[in-house]
Amino acid sequence: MAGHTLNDVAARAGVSKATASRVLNGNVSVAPETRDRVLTAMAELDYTPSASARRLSFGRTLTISVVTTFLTRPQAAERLRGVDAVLSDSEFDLVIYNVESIEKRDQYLRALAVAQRTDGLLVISLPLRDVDSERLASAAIPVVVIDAHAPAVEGLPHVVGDDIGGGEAAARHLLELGHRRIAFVGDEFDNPFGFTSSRHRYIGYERALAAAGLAGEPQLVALGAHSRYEARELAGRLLSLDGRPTAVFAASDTQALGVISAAHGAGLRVPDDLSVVGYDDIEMAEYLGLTTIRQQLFESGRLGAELLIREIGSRSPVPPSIVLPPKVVVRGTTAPAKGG
Amino acid sequence: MAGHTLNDVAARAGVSKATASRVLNGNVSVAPETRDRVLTAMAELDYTPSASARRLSFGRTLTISVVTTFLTRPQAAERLRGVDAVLSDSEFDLVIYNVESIEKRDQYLRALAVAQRTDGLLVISLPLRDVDSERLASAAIPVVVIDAHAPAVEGLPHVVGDDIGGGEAAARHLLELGHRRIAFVGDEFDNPFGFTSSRHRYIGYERALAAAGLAGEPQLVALGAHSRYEARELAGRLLSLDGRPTAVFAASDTQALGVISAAHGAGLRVPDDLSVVGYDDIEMAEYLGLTTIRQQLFESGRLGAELLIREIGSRSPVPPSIVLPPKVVVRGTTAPAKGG
DNA sequence: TAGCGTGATGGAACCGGTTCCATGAAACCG
DNA sequence: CGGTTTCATGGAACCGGTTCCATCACGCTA
Repeated sequence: MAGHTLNDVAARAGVSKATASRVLNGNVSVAPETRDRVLTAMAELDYTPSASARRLSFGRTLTISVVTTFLTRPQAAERLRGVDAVLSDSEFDLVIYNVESIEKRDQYLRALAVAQRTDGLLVISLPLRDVDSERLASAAIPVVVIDAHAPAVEGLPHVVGDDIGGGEAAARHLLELGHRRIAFVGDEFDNPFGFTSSRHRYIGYERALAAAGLAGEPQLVALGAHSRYEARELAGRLLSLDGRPTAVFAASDTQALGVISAAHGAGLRVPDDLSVVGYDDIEMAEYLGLTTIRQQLFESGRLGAELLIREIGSRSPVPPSIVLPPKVVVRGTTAPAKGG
Repeated sequence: MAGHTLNDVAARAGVSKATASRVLNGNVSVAPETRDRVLTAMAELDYTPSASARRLSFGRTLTISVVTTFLTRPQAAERLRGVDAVLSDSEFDLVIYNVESIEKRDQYLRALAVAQRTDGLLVISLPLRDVDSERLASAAIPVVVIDAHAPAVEGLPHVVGDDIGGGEAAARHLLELGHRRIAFVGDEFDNPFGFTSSRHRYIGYERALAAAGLAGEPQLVALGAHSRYEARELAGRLLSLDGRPTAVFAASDTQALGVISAAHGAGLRVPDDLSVVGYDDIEMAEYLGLTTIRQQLFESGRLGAELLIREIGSRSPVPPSIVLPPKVVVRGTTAPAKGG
């Protein structure tokens, strides 16, 4: 049985608990011969130190907590991989709090942002209200936010994808192909959780259009719930307009799929009759050959975790901000505008 | 600052630490008036108990660890959701150890299956060698295995999908549609990690064929690495056979996609000229209308976590075994055999 | 050779809770 | 009304480590 304590080890090796502890931690000086005796005793007893005891006297929890919705938003899993890649080589354990409702989010954020419980908090893909951000910014432990754009996130260390830049790049790609009537399909700007990515991608889209000297055409912008079916509906209406768009930028791949299916329903070929750009580069995008914007998901997790560990070491006076540029992945759903 | 301890609370409330602790835990009797004083003091000091201290004196870590590859095998994330659903309503925290290499797996399994560190261990979608299972079965803490079929898993509490039954159901579905030349595309039976699902699905497939009085035809069985591209290669060869199959059962949806793409490459229409059944029901399957076999992923996580908590309460003499029946999801890639 | 610095080690306090045991007061019994 | 049970509470030990401080032996230098 593994019920042995450091006391047992010390007794068996004929040394004091203090010395045994020194051997365990390996840093301070212990006579080589003594060290061997202790190590032997540990091996013989199949000793494992108690994590709880160590944490208590160490005064740190050696734990990093992640609050996320990694289950409902698949991208979060990839971000988590990046986090894990950093933590598995560190002394920290990774504790997960999954959030699938707004109440849970509030509950966790409140309970966790407290020393005694974890050494650092990583909030991934959860939109924060200003009050949340403020509370987190003044929390006893460092908090790093990954992929959330609430205004007040400025007060917290964060890693975000450049949604505006991404939207701009998507629209520019279409413009460069000669398209002039470019529609946008995205989420309702007000949504219960408060996700802002769709709005930001829209801003980028509009900016690129403006830079190309095109006035915004409100009838080319269709917003609705975040689902493929809803997007198909919306796109169906866009495609039956008089001056129908020759290209659509969808705020997510999921919605882009809906757009494509609306195009097929309307007898249009993609990309010949309609170009479509998505966002996210989900797994399906590669399979279907969807042109899309890829975020650096793994990187965001990795950088966020590194940032957090650094902040745990010593908190920076001004919260660092890392913005990851997204990348246009050109596949088969975009083509030059006809007769452009 | 949240640097207050139970001592501070006790002092402020004018009671002893013992009484304050009793209030904190709420179980034993404390005079209502005293309780109020203590609660007030806690609120005023914004007191949070130290998790480490509590764990130490409690003698339990209040932690459940999950070892999995949730990042490379997306299904694991859904299983994790089931686990989380149970744990978030319990006193346990969920600690994740992600495994992307065999060495890591061994390292974690060895380090974790030890009291001092966690109260229970959940191993998800990791094939175990017999030595591993044996070691885990005699570990100091309860271990529950989800989705792993190593023979010795019998010695451990486990939750598994019925891969044999699933394979059988898939083949039977095709048989009922009148198909007689049914091919199988799956993983090499020997693979580095030791996954056995493909082999079991094959066994079920063969069993259904035998029950229908069909002899196994070795040339209709194609095995290779687990990838869409490899599956396309393999299927390409199958489809150029003299007596080419009219249906293919693929051991995974990923491979089914490869099969479909081979069919298109060979100028065959699905399902008119070739029926295809996959396995897993990944997200893409619904979008593409793939007929497939769905495992109860969320359920497996939920049941596994419940089982583990029960085992932590008191270990059952004979390890419980839960087998979840998979379900045939009929969509658009299967059709009656022509002239069947 | 005396004086002092250095390195290895032990004793004890401490981290912040939980819980056993003892105490004293109040309530209940015959 | 005395004796006993019950209940609220405090004191102290304990969970299993870490670390400060003191001690002691040794070797170096003057």
